[in-house]
Amino acid sequence: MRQGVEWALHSCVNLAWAGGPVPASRLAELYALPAAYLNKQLQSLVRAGLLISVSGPQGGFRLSRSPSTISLLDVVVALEGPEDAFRCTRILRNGPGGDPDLDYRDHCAVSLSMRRAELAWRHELAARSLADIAADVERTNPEAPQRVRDALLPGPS
Amino acid sequence: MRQGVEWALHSCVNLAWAGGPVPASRLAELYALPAAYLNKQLQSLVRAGLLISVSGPQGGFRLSRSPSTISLLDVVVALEGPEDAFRCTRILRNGPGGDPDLDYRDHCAVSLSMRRAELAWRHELAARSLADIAADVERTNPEAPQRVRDALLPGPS
DNA sequence: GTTTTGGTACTCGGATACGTTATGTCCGAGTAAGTGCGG
DNA sequence: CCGCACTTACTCGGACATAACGTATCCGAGTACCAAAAC
Repeated sequence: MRQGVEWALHSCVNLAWAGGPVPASRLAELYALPAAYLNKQLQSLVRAGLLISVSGPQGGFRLSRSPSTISLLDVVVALEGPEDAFRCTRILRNGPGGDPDLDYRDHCAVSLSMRRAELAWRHELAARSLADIAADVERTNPEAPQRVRDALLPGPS
Repeated sequence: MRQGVEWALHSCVNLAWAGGPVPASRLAELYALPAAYLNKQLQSLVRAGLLISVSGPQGGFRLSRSPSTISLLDVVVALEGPEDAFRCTRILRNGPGGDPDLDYRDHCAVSLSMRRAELAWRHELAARSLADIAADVERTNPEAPQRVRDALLPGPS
């Protein structure tokens, strides 16, 4: 899994606390990340419809909808793509008794088992929203949201 | 996920049917795979203790124990490594209020949620053995085992 | 004082290099079987 | 006829190239704000 997923997840939680638009450069300096690269990742989230980008001064990125309606799976899929990690290349077609016209992604026992496992994975991620994460953090560290907001303001830099 | 995982899984199922040792070259030509590269993958399975390799004529690879005691997870871990796909790099340490001495893999809400999802994935894979896969195939395609055995024999080539 | 107009600084967005990992290939070490010779 | 030693062919095992992808960076397009000038 790509490194950018971790950055994007944390940035999305921070955006949920921020409210208004925040430039990528400010999100990046929160964790000492390469700003230009984080920007690239957030662009993918914009293309997926999770974020809204606004140019110019006072611009940046903001969530496109309520944090409770954005799941971890949404973020992961936006960056990693919709296809499964395990890709069935239908090698059984070349084997003995292989049917060239059969889609082995739906018939190969190996492929089906791997898909079932990934489905369980996606189910867990889909059941957890950005708001859930934020709530967890607020429970164990109530001052975190305010600290993040302070750090994201145009501040003294 | 690596391509070799698919090859290794199918090869292991075929080894379960074969019984005796089968050289990598013969397993490879079953699906028109690059023999040397498949050999490389099987070596990882040997290092993980899933296969036993025997050199010389009539040699090859064979399962080290009963197919019912080898799970899909065993094969995947042998090739992909034991670490999670999502790796928490503890970026919160650099953030505001970050504790340099805290292991954020066990405290960061994002990391915990991702781990929970991967745990569900591993649970599914651990619950499915090579014998289960073989049984599924035999149910839908009873002649497959014999066909594989015939193809794996020293044959006419 | 109000409106307009030009400039300026800031932000995203995509195009461009770099390093690492996955992929693929090759040759040498080791081994068991087969063969020929000697007893 | 039986046993032994040599040769041979076959297999794994790791070291070596190649290609693809993830990572990182930079510069241009667009936009809102601000200031200055004109009315």
